[in-house]
Amino acid sequence: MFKTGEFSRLSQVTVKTLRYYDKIGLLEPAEVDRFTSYRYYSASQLPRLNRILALKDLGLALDQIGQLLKDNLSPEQIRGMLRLKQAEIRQQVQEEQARLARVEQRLRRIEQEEVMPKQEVVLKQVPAQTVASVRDTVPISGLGQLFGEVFAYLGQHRVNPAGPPVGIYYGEEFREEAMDIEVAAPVVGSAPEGDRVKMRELPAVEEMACVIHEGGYETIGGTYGQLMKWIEANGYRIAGPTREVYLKGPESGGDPSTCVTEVQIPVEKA
Amino acid sequence: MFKTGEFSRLSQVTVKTLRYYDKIGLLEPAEVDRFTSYRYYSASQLPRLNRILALKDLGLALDQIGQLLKDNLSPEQIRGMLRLKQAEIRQQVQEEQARLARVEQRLRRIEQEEVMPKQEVVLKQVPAQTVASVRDTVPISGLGQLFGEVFAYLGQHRVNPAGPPVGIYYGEEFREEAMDIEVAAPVVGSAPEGDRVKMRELPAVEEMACVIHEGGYETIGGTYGQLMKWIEANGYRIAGPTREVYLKGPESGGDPSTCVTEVQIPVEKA
DNA sequence: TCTTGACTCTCCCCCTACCGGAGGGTGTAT
DNA sequence: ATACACCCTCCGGTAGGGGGAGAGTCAAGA
Repeated sequence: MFKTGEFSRLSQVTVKTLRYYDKIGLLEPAEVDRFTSYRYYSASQLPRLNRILALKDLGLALDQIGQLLKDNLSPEQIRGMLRLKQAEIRQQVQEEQARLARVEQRLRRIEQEEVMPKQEVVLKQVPAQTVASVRDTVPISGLGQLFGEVFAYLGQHRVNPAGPPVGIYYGEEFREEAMDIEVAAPVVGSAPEGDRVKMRELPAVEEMACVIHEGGYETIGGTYGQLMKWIEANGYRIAGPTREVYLKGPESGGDPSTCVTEVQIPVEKA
Repeated sequence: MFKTGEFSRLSQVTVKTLRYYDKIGLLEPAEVDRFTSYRYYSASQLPRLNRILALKDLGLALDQIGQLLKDNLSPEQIRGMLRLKQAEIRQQVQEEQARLARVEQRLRRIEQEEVMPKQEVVLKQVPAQTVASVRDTVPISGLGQLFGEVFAYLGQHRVNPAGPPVGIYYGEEFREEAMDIEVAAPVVGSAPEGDRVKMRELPAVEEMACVIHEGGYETIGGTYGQLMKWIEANGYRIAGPTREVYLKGPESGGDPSTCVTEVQIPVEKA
């Protein structure tokens, strides 16, 4: 019979850990003094402790180890648990490697540009949304016109917007004089169809590469460039029409430098 | 200005998380109503939030992110942090891959033997120990004799053992009639040198492959075999003399099936 | 037999990055 | 006025223990 400290030295497991394993019922001492509460372990408990350590080393959680050791389950079930764990670890390795690649990309960028980039590209999921929208092929300068149509419609039918307006660019390339644009305003309830303004469901997107652009639209080309570089560098490709979310317009102030726009591009693993 | 819920929808970050980031000072709302405590975020806070998400995605902890964003430190320092993180992730990937290999080995073993093995091999560190020991080349049956010498010496000098006795096998191969064996008893203080019994420091071992053997010594060959297979399968090689720790002898009862012995082999990465 | 010093016990708080829920106040649309 | 959606703070929980306080125990020496 060993006291906690001795058993700890023999097994190279801290006293705290032994007490914890006792508490959660994973390894109870062979004997506990009823008066002093001193724990006494026997040498024949070392195999169990070693088994616990080995399974923990495989990455199993302590309660899973408890299961494995308790109801001496069939080799079939053990295989099942291990295979599950195997898949889990494989995925984790992949994630870590992807993370590593991102860190390395980041380091290269910092070394080149000698400065932290101003905006960050993040990958998000965006849910479906009910919107009132109008779609047309107009010159880029006609964007404000489309906005006007949508908001006029909303005001007319007394429908409140449920979020900032979104622009969707369907054209493959940028042609200043003829862009296929949809302007959409998220709404909360329902409303009758208008003449040009339709109610529809903006589809959800599983993977959306997003970046915030601050300031006027003269400089938005750089933001697009950053986004495209990110997409390429991270092994994605474009999987749908680009969106712009107009988080903050110039308002009545008229200063375009306070604008905040989110540029979103649906992507998928190339 | 957006309320928490709106900002949450825009950024795809849960309200709970926003409140948490506020609490730890990582992202405080642009404005807080002093009477209602309502938080109001501005669109221009999205870049900061996105940066937080991107850095979190690189695996940085929130307080590190706070550092990075607070005292706008030099690109040099940022590079330092990232390189540190890079090394960390690399190591983690390696560990996970080693873990994966262990799980796979385990699975193969279970599939072959259709049953969980009885003992587990674990890798430990063992510290240096002061021992009283005697070393001699004797037939294996003379082991008890050496034990006797050591314990007689301890009794004579009134020194208490500080742990179970250890046997160290120096011979390269097993020769029944002439083994180079050291029998050592850990002691706590110091004692004079004996005629045959010497005080010495048993060296620490960084990596020790250990397995518990239960029962008499007739069957210890199987335990050694298991240990050797483990060493080979995990890409180690033997790096020192084997030890046996006699955790529980047959005592006076004389039943060898209650013996518990730990077999230890120092190893290193091959 | 007493004392001393090394152990041991329980209990409580701490860590990360949040999630869930209770209980209560707010904003706005009918 | 009332309903309902939102918002707030506070408390408790997660996995696997670590750190330490305060009090009790054990074994050996004087």
